[in-house]
Amino acid sequence: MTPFQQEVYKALDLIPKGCVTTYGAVAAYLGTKAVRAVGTAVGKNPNAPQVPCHRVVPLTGKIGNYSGQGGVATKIRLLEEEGVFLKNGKVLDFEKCLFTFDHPTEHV
DNA sequence: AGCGTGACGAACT
DNA sequence: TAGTTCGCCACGC
Repeated sequence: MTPFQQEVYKALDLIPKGCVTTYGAVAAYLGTKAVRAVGTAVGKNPNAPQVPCHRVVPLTGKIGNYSGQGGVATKIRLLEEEGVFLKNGKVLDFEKCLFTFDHPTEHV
């Protein structure tokens, strides 16, 4: 477990239920430009319900990937349970459910 | 210290 | 429009 991963998991924990975020948003939140690093950190181990990693999707609005049980299918299932439905492998109203870590003090 | 890999992203052809 | 390539940062070897 690396500090970087802890930051990532903590960020995912900020995602409100019924919403989704993107790897890029998490990367920006952590202050990094490498979404790869975020994706790597998330895909490393926290596939467990320990972290709402299923609320994280690529900027394309697609489901992306999931290392948990059932893979992407389970990821979709979890999102539907929260109210985030999928269509053709993509999120419905993706930008509306999108959570971009709207900091209360982003530029003060 | 360097190389390869990875739950992505953007640009190019 | 779809497929492919490079880049990006962190981690393991």
